[in-house]
Amino acid sequence: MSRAGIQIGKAAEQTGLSVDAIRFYEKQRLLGRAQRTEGGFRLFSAADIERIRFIRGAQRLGFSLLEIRELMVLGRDGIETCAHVRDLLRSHLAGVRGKMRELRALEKQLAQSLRQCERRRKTSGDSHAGPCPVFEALAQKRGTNEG
Amino acid sequence: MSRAGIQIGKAAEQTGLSVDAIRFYEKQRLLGRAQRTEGGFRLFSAADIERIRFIRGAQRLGFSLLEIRELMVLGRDGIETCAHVRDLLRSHLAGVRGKMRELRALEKQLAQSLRQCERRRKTSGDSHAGPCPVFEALAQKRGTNEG
DNA sequence: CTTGACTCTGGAGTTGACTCCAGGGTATAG
DNA sequence: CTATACCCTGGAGTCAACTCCAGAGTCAAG
Repeated sequence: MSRAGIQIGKAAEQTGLSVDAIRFYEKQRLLGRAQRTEGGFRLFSAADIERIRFIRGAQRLGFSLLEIRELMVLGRDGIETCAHVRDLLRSHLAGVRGKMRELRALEKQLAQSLRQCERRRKTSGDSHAGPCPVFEALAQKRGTNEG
Repeated sequence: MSRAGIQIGKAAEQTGLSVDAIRFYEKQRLLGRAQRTEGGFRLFSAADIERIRFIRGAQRLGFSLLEIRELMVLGRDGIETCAHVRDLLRSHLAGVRGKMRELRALEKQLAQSLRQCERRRKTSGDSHAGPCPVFEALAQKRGTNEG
């Protein structure tokens, strides 16, 4: 029964997930009921492992499990897939770009703050004459903020 | 009683949060108990609104409410502030940079996938000969994946 | 056949940042 | 004084993506 597949523990090891997470994916129908031994132990094939990695990959790409399931259903049907996937991709890409812009701005701010912090430390020993300059800056900063 | 401050509804309007969210911030001691009317209605000053916006801002900058509260406490005390803030900044900056790297990689992938999608559409009309290429690519893609 | 490591299921608990609700009070225009 | 819109509190519920658990069964080795 060795070549028929690996048990969930090994699968977890090979994918970097927890055993519970894999079971959870199955429960959420991201994986479909795995093959079983007579005793009811799950057996994962190489393809299953691939699928798990795919899920993991899509996840790091910022897709929610819901979206991923949608993707998989789409992929299986292969019918209107492209149009739908394209939409998903587009909106996702837009989201990612927005986030990157924000992060870039943030990075600038943080880096600048850090420089301030360090300059301040050098010029005044480490005892300082007022509130942290970083804090002040943050307090001013409000900018392009909308809900 | 008009110039003494605005009620929570207006405050919510002006900051883009919900009424409940503002009350929640107070409960979490991000805001400190607001002034009240005799009847117990909260009254927010311009400074309070600023503070709320500050919280919102810091949040979009990726700070958790916990961290934000920490920041505020630090800012108020102004004593060991700098050293502590510096640490916060450093680790935050590192985190931000990591996130940006991931997002850049992600953006590349998404953009490429989208191009594929569109090329495919042009060459084959919109009826296609197989599963979505994007889907295929995702399925291959596993790369630098570790938990 | 026993032992020990592993697995099963169903369900409860976790975390962060809220949202929603009931039951009741307040502010104010008419 | 009444109607209406708004606000109060405390606490329960929500969502995503898991984790943790008890009680029970399975598998491979010895």
